[in-house]
Parts: sequence; C-alpha cells; structure tokens
Amino acid sequence: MKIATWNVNSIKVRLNQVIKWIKKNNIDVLCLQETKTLNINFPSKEFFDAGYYVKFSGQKTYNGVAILSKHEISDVVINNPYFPDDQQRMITGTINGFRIICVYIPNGQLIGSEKFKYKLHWLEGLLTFLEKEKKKYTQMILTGDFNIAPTEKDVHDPEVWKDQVLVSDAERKYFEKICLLKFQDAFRILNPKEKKYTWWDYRQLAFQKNKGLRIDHILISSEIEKKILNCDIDKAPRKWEQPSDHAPVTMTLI
DNA sequence: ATGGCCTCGGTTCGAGGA
Repeated sequence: MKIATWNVNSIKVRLNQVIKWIKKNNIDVLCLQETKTLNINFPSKEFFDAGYYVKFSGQKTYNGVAILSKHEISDVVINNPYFPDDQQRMITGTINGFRIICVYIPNGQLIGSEKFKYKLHWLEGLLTFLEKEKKKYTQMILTGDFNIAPTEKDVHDPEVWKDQVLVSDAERKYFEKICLLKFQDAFRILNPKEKKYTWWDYRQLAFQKNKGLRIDHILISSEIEKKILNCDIDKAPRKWEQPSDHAPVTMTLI
C-alpha cells in the first residue's frame, strides 16, 4: 500500500497535476492540504472517475483538507472534537485497518503573534486527539503539512531561519511531544542523515537553489514500523509548470 | 537593493502563505 501527502495550494489549480501524479505513481491513499475550496466545489467526480473514493472538508479561500483512496474510507472524523475550530484543517478516516489522520497545521505567521498562539493551541488540541485515538486504534498514520521543520537537518540554512516561525523551539517541542506518543518520522527512519526538503519558496529561485525546508511529514505509530519499505520526497511535480510550492511525500507499506 | 511569487475574492489590490 502506497500512502502520500501533498499540500497542493488549491485543488482547482492543481487538479490535473494531482490526477496525473496519483496514476503515474500508483498511489493508494493521498492526503491533501490547502484545497482552498468549498465542499460543493470539490472535484469528487474527477477523482471518482480516476478510481478514488474521496472525503473532504473545505472552506472558502483558505485551508481545506481531503483524503483520496482506492480503498473504502470509514469512520471519518472532520476536524478535532477536542478543539473547536472554524478553520478546516483536519480529517481522519480508516483505510485497510490503518487510522489515517490528515492535518494542515497552522503556519503561525510570526512568533508571538495571535496566529502563532493559535498554532500552539491547535497543536495542544492535536495531542489530546491523538491520545484519545490511540486508545481505539493501533496502526496509526499522522500525515500532512506540519509547518514545522523538526531539526536543523530539515532546514537549508539554519542561520537564515534562526528564531523564525516553522523552526522555533516552541513548535519543535510539540513535534517532540507527538513523537513521545510513539509516533515516528518515517522519512527519518529510512533516511537518517539526508538533507531533503518538501517546500521551497516561490520567490528568489529557492527551488533551483534548493533552499527549502522539510515541513511535510508522515508519522507512523510504532506498530507499523516493521511494515515500511520506503519513504521519500518526490521533487518531480515541483518542476512541472505552475507547481505547488510543496512536493509530495510518499511511503510504501508491505 | 532586505524585495522578488502564487492564489483567492472580487475587481486590478490586499491578505495569507512559509
């Protein structure tokens, strides 16, 4: 089973790229973030015609998440029951016995800002949700755009990013707290030292210069560690015309 | 030179992203 995550920065703009990519890579499950569309406008038919079930939770202009799957999706939870939120940033479902949680963690904008406080509260709410889910499920996958580069290895130039949002101690501490709930960074299990990124700024030729951050992740509960065959970042779609600023991350399980 | 880009909504600019 091949599982992936991709912040597409508008599903309307990226629809053809997503369909092309999931077919080419034989993706079973794709978690999407920043769909930026109301539910009535989500392209369900296009994905159904491509052979995928869809579950989604969107809003106008901002945010929005979705799960596409070749296999049935059950026990769907929209958003976080323990963190009331108008913003659509989370969707959870069970596929082939795996509990899959798709998240679009807030950006935080500026350290100390209201948006930053919201990010930390959101993360606190996520911890509560994960603790509750762990009591019901064993094989869990937490994936999406975390908007956190967990270590200095995940930043092209730590000096440039020092004390900025996405790399701050407060944010990294939450990432560690998630790991204390026995979630592991699948990419790092398989690639302990590699400096590879999932996001590059549209400006300043950041992609061409590989000035990126690794902020999109696939975390797995310890019960499925032995099942991982591969976890990698696919830079190819970032080279396509009119790309998302994020690259997809893929993981293959036995 | 301290910016540069992309998307959306709703009109051609401002907000938000990271």
